Amino acid sequence: MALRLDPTNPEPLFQQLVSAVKHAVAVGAMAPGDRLPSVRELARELVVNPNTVARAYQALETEGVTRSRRGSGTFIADRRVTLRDDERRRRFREGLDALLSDAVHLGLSEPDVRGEIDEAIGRFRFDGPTAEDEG
Amino acid sequence: MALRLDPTNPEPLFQQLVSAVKHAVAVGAMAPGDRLPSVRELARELVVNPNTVARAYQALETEGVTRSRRGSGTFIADRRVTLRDDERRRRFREGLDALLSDAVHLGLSEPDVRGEIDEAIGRFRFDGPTAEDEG
Amino acid sequence: MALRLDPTNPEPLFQQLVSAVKHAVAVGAMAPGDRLPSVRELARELVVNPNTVARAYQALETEGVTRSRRGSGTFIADRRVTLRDDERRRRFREGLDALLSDAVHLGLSEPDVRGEIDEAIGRFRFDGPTAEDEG
Amino acid sequence: MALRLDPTNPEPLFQQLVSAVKHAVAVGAMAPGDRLPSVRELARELVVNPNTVARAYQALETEGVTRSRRGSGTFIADRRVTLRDDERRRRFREGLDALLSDAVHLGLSEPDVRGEIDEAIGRFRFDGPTAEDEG
DNA sequence: GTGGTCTAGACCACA
DNA sequence: GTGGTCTAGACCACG
Repeated sequence: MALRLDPTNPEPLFQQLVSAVKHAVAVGAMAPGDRLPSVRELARELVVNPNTVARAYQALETEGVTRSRRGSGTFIADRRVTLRDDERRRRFREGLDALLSDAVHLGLSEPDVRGEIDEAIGRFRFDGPTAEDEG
Repeated sequence: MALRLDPTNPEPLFQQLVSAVKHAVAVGAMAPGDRLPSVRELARELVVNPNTVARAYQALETEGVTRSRRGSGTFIADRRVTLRDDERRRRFREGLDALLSDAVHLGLSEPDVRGEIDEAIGRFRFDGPTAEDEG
Repeated sequence: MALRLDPTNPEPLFQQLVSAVKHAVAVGAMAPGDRLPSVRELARELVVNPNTVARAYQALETEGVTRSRRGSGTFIADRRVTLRDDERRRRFREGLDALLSDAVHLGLSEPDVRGEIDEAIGRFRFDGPTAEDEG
Repeated sequence: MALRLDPTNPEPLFQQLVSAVKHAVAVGAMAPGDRLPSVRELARELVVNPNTVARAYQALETEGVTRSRRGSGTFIADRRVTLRDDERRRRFREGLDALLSDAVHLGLSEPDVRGEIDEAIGRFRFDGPTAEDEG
């Protein structure tokens, strides 16, 4: 699990960190209960200000991805579905539309796109058919 | 083709405009040769600062989505593939990865995701089977 | 609409601000579309660091209470229900249990408590019977 | 009476313990004179640092919920009203206001809220109609 | 040791 | 002008 940042990327550093952690969880590289590096430790490693890491960790906690405990550290949280189904789908569709629009403008063909999706989707750890119950 | 902006959306207005135009092109609502409203006209219509529209038009031209002809206005450009195939795929994969990561964290199931994709993909006008390569 | 902070209160300043704004909205003192003071302006007024105000505004935005727009300010957002019904009730019950436990330890009687609740509840602007549709 | 802590809960462990004991007393699961486990014993049982339990016990004693007798342990104290009536009501109202504000923002309706309150209030052991005043 | 809050002050992006 | 990001460094609360 090596988290990395790209300072040339216009995306804010803390956002990059948030995405990196979420990605790690989504592909199973990190699992509930795993401990993230401490704020100071990761800040040193990534050569950024501790506040930047702290902010990322806080955003992750707000999103429900992690749980922080004063005195002991930051941990990957159990997954919980808190949003309404319509809201979850709305958010996904928004991103999907943007992605497909970009794909067209990149000049990809539909088979290209379908191929890439099929190839990528297997790397992610989705829930069962429809998580209507809570864990 | 009515372009609409949502001022409550945190996405910058000029970027919303860029996305809206690209989306319109991607779904076939606008086609190469179509003329965009003038900056002033569109600014009035959308109730935004003309600078905002101008900035969006500039970004669209930089991306190769539109072409402006001095004196006659801004038009949707013919589609041209400017990036190398590996770069195009790399960019698409980046967005795709982020989308799928989000989907997992939203608690969507793989069938949910596949269903949404299948439903959405038909609305977009992709190129033929394999976009012709170029230097 | 006068937002005030109590520096002797152990509750973090930015949290106090968040609560104050939410309260103002909940009792109808502020309504969707209303503009909050700018970060710098409010910071000056409350004699705190602008970052503290910014953090509160950001938390409010994350909660969906406000919408910030770079260049124009921070506004009360339209209300939207994004959480699942079970999650909303779960969160409310948690706070309710703590409140009633405190009430017992404060030595209040059940009629006292019921009286206070009846008196207070009228000041808040609740939604209709069950907001299952979105605005 | 099994006290339980949730280490993933952002609320400090010692405070969770305080709340748990107060809750137990408030719903009648523990009564004046009941003996609490020893610090070491409870620490072992809850798998937390003895300091954490000791701190919680100290806070409970400060609040007047428990009384420790040297050598014999910690016991639930007789209930005593120590605050003036206006102060007790002030504190309750503060929490009540916050709760109702949250309820509005959660999108609960007034009937929802009243229903939850009626359902919950019966579980608590309030004092008689009017707690006797004192100096 | 851990995370959380706050201040001070710089610089950038948007309208 | 607006909000957003980042750095630097202090101090507090928890375990």
